[in-house]
Amino acid sequence: MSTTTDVSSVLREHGYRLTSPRLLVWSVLGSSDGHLTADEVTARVNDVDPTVNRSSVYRSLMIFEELDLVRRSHLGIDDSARWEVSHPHDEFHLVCRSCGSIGHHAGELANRIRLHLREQHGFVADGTGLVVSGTCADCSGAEDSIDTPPPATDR
Amino acid sequence: MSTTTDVSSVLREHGYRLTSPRLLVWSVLGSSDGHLTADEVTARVNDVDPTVNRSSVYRSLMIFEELDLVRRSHLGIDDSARWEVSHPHDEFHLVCRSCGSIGHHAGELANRIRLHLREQHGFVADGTGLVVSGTCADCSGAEDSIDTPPPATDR
DNA sequence: ACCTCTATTGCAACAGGTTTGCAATTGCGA
DNA sequence: TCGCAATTGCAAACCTGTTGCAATAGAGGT
Repeated sequence: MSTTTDVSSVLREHGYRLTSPRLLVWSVLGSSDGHLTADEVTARVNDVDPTVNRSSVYRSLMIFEELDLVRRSHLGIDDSARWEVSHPHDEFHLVCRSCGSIGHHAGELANRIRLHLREQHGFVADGTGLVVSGTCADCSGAEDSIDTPPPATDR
Repeated sequence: MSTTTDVSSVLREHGYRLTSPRLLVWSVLGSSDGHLTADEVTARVNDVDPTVNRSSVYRSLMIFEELDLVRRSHLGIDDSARWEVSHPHDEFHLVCRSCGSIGHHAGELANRIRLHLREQHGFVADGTGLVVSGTCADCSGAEDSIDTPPPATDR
């Protein structure tokens, strides 16, 4: 990917050392589509180096978050946090309760919402702020054998 | 409140029994402003009947959720879920990361968002779907020198 | 290269929220 | 009123995330 952020520099600029667990965590996040749980990150890191401990992964993630290199989001799909490399766009997270897929939707609307909330309500939405959960196109169109008769009136 | 859903019938219609723990949980949720954690629900239930166990409260909540009588939301404010009686869904949850307050904001915009996501992206947002986290008016006004000068492309 | 100093790690124990197995209890239809 | 399956209380397990501590290893100075 084009995410060529130089972690090494950013870390050192802030007085942090460049260590192999941190590098691994960073590369895992960079080469995934984001939205990984800490456990998933740990698993992938461990594919490369099984000696890296969970707590180091957690600590790395927290540092990256502090440096705004990655973002944590609570998508409500389960009770765990998800991590992804920071990207600058205004966007929705579209979380499907049925299949668990997580979509991004960047667009003008997201911006309008932020504006509206800020101007009219003094509420400043943050980077991962726009989380919408529901049912994605695939799931609401297709199967859904969960004896849920086609909702007709949405939901 | 006017939430006069007849739990008793709904439960029985679905083959569930009407039990005192369930009734208590329901009445607690009905007489609160929503957004209670399971622990808060348990505490209030225990004010009336101290013998009701946490796990029964959890189980009740899960059944009510299944029957769409209550909604669970993970607002990311801490790692616990919040519960509230289901209500028609055109609203935002505005979660302040700074003070932890949870605001509702019902309005036309929320509806437009749902429409847009559905029509343009086939994504059906559900009842608790619109969660926006950020900084509320009180907090962004006061402390924190974030006085973000509206940078055209905000954030 | 080597030394030293301290940030960082691995480990293991902990913490809070939620779930679960099981025996005892209880709602409710017959 | 009786009987049985659904439900409860309890305690222990589980899961995500955090923390204290001794051992390890970056990185700047020599």
